[in-house]
Amino acid sequence: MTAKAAVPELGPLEYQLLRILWKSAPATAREVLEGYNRKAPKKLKYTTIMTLLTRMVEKRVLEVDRRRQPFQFEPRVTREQMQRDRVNEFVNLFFEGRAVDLAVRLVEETPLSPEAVRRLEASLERHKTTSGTRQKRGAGQ
Amino acid sequence: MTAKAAVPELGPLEYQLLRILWKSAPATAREVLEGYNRKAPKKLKYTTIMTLLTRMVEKRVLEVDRRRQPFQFEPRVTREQMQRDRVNEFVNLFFEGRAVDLAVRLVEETPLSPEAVRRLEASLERHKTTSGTRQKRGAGQ
DNA sequence: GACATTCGTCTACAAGCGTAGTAATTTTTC
DNA sequence: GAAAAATTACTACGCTTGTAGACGAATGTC
Repeated sequence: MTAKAAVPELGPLEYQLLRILWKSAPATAREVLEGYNRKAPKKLKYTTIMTLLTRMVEKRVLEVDRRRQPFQFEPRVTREQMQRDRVNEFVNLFFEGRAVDLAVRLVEETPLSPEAVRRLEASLERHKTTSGTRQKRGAGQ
Repeated sequence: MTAKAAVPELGPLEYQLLRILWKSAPATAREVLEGYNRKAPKKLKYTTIMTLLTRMVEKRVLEVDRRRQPFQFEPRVTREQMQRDRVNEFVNLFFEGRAVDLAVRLVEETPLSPEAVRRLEASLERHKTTSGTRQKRGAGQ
């Protein structure tokens, strides 16, 4: 079990593009560009996106199908993998590795709808009945 | 209410140094260096730290007292401000702004001690009885 | 007070990222 | 099939970050 090659860190813009790709399965550079420009205030040029996408392919975070014209790009990492890795880093960097501290802060500092509160409670319930079986290594604070 | 000049984004190493400074109030470059090298695998040189600290002063994230020899460095932002800003960005970037999603994930994917679970539950309780009074702007999802 | 050590400033440089222009290639459209 | 449009490849450049050397200024030590 060797934590299969953690997802590399990317630049903010690269994450944006990944987001777009997670949403629209395989997409062309043009589609990604449009997806991006539709929302973002700062419009980018086609070639900018191409450059980014190409680099991301080199980093093996995307996959490209060159047989098809225009090329189709597609993520090679799932949103979940990415989230897992980033959340870990984040908790380590800003909360000394104490995930609860972050969780508490989320509850206290962000506007949670009642619905959201219920979801979290349910999740906590589930955790309590399941835990003990799945403790990982590392100081569970 | 103009969100008082959000804390700028820093590089990973810069965050590390901030962490050290949050812990040991005003400290000299040497102290920061030692604090860093004591833990980190990759040892750094004195001048590297000085460069970083100086840049952080320029970014106004640190303050330096030059009257005292060796100079004393000190954060100008609190851990809490920093965390707030970073958590927001993070939630936006990886969870489409849905803080609950991150919270749920924390509960489900990290090893929480029973103590931690209690803390979270307490926090949720507090939230439920307090909420309504303190809703912030922004889509409370 | 001469020598050693520590500190601070300045300069440098490679890698990564955002940004895009230009040139070459491919596809589309008359 | 020639001209126009879209796509892809290659190159470049400025900024930031991590990394540190050189060198002069301040301080500490006999």
